[in-house]
Order: sequence, then structure tokens, then C-alpha cells
Amino acid sequence: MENLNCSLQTLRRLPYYLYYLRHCDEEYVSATAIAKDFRFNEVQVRKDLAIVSKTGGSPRKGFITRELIHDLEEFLGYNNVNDAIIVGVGHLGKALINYAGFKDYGINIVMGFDRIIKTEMLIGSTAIFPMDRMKNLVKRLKIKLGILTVTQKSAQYVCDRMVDAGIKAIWNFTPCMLRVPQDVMVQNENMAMSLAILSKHLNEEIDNETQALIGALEE
Amino acid sequence: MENLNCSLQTLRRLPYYLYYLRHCDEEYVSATAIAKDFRFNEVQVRKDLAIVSKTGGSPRKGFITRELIHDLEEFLGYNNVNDAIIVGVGHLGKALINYAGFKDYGINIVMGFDRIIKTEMLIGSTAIFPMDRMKNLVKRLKIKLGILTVTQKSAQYVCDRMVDAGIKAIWNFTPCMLRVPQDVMVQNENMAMSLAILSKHLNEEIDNETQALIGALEE
DNA sequence: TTTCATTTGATATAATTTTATCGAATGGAG
DNA sequence: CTCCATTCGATAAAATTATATCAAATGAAA
Repeated sequence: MENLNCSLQTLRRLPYYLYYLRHCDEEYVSATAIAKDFRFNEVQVRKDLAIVSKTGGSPRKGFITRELIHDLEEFLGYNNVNDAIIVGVGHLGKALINYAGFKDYGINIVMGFDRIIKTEMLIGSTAIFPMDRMKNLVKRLKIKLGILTVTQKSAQYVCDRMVDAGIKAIWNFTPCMLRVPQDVMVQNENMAMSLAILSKHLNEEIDNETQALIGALEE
Repeated sequence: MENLNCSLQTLRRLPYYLYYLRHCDEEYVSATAIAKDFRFNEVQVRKDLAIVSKTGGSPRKGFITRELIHDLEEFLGYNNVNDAIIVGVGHLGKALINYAGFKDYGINIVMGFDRIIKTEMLIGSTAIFPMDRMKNLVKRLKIKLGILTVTQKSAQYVCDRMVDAGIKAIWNFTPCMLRVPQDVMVQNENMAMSLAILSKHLNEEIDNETQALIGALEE
């Protein structure tokens, strides 16, 4: 599974390039320009692009924007649409269902499931079913991607059922570390991680201020 | 700003340990056990814990759970509560406002702002104000943390106004790369990044299946 | 046409992060 | 008490990721 011909870090940067390119109306784009705008290292960007670009860039001009977008989308698999289910339809689940942007990433949320639902219902134009219909539906529709937005408590249980239904990639919005078989990938959307980084930054800043203050007082 | 005495990767793992410890009812916890449960490398966990733990662990027993939780919380700054504002109260904004879990991370969303709001209103128990009152309120309350959940279009503009109001750390839910001064930190909650990783995984899996099929046919 | 600045792609170096190995401490079992 | 398994903390090696440097290509300007 780790036979990514591209490093994880690169893979993480690619969506930024794609976003940038999609909002760019120049015919050509250079790695240099992208690096400058993102304040990334120039070589890094060039190497990243070299991985995805089929034709490569021309010296002095750069890459053909349209082509590069296409290569990126193809590399990331945004061309083949990935159908997805979402399990757990609380605030976050609803927000994701209503988020229109997924189609730009080749994701199509076809249905949702929730414990509490006893009979089929709609959220926007998305049908929500009771949990016990998941396995059948997912298997029948051969859906491989599942979005997990349930509570912590039921996270592992629901995860197991998703795997059992044939889900191969789970986008995990719970703070739990899920146990899955080798062939299933979990991508953690870990807000706690971000919060940790921010919190540390803020507290270090406060420390710095305090020390500056102490320094000033001592003078 | 980069004087983190701990690597970024370590910082990212710490919230997992904290979550684990908070849900653990043993008196002692060992790095070995944590590593096993998370399927992390044992040495990695031990090193991570060594950074945050003040007293260290005892051979043969490990760390005192209660103490380790405390050390982690202190290290991450979850003890001092960070007040935060949220700007942009669409689906996602509302979901975040209603998310009760932030208090576990020392985050307290004290108010929200939105362009569309013309007069003060409430979402749950959180007051939402029109944008033009932001600078004044944020400055007065000395709030340093801002959550950005506006549309792409207005992201940089709103970001600039947050910085102008004195915000020092921005939790960015838009897909934009924000330009900020040196002393302001941006943490990108980049769903596109996660999607890229998942999409790549799914498409590689499909490729593998196809190749296996081709292989089978050739035999 | 010649020169020059820019950009690519390749190779080399540096930094960061992960993983392996080992001795020392310590509590429990025999 | 002695031995043993476990865990820690430290040091060393490996892997990954980021950055620096340089020649070759190419278009534009002189």
C-alpha cells in the first residue's frame, strides 16, 4: 500500500498547487512563481511538479497551466469520481453533506447512515438510512470510501461495520485511532492536532511576552 | 517562533497520547503499551513522552497516568484557557460553535462574526456580531485566536482584518494559503489534503485490482 | 546574431524524523 | 537473595524530506 511513487509530504502539497492552478488565468505557470506565492522552497515545488507532470515544463516559460491541472487531477484520481457514504449525521455530518466543494475533489456523498434514524429521510438531497441497511447498500453499490462522523463512543464499532461492508478508505473525524485491517486506509481529520499546534504557539507567545516584560523590568 | 523544543511531528502526536491517557484508568502507563495500542514505534513514543514528562517514568512500571496527563496538558497549554473568535457562520462555523469538545483543549469560542449578520444574534449561547464590530471587541477582550470559516473569496480579506484586530493564531478552514505577518501563525485544516491522500489510495487500490485481474487473465 | 536572464531538471548536501540497539534501573517470581 | 523480564533513557544508524548548486534549454532583448 505504501507504494506511493510520491512522498506523503508531496501528496499533501499537491492540493495546494491544484487550488492555485484552478484559480490562475495565465496560460503558463512556473514552479518559481508557485513557490514564491506559497513561500515554499522552489526546488521542492519543482520536484513535486516533476512527479505529476507528464510533459514537463519548458525552460523560461514553465508549465502549461491547463495541462498541469489535468495531470494533477489525474494523479490525484479526481477524474474518476469516488462515491462515498457518511456515517453519523450530527452537526458535522450535516455540514459535510451540505458542503458543495467535494465534487471538485472527485468525491460524491451518495448516502448517509445514522443510528438514530429509524426510517429513510433526506438531508438536502442526500438520503439518510438506518445503520442496519449500510452493509447491504454499500456492498451493492461497491462504495469504497466512508466518512466517519459519529461520536467517540461508537467510533470503533461503526468503523468495524464499515470495513465489514467493504469500505477501503475511511475519513475519520473522530478523535479515535481506529483499528483497521492492512488493506484499509484511515485518514484522520484531527482537529485536536491543529489545536495542539495553535495552543502551543499561543502559549509560547505569551511566555515570550512575559519574558520580555521581565526583561524590561530588570533593566 | 520556531523555537519549539519539540518537533512538529511530535507535537502532532501528543494529542493522541492525551486522548489515550484521558480514557485510561490504570494508575501507570508505559510508552510500550501506548506504542502497541497506536501501532507507533516504541522508541518514538518514549522520546515524545520524554519531552513532556517532568518526572520521567520508572523502569518496569512506566509513567504515572495522572501526572503524565497533567504534564501533557501543561505542555500543550490546555490549562490556560484560550479564548477564540470564529469568523464566518455557515454550516461549518455553526458546527464548530456547537462542538462541545473544545473545552477539553482549552479553547473557548467567545463570539462569532459574520458579514451577513446586520445585528447581534445568538447561535446556541454564542453571540454573533456583524463584522464591523470585530476589531473593537477583539482588541478589548485581547483575543489571540481566530477560527476562519468564511468563503474562499473573502478569506484573505477577513484574515487581514483579524490580524489587524490583534489575532496571533488563525485556524484556517478555507482552502486558501493565507498571507500573514511573521508573528502570526496559521494552522490549515485542510480537508483537500486529506481528500488527496484518500483519493490516491482508492485509485491505487483500483489500479492494483486491475493489474491483478490482468495478471490472472494472462496466466 | 549574440548575450542575458529565467526556468527546468539533475545531482549533491543538509536537516529532520524514524527506527534500531544497548546498558541500567527496578520490581516481581522462584 | 538471585534471576529474569520489563521499561526507561541514551546513543547510533537508517530513512525520509528539504534545500543548495549547477549545467542545459530557451526565449527575449540588445
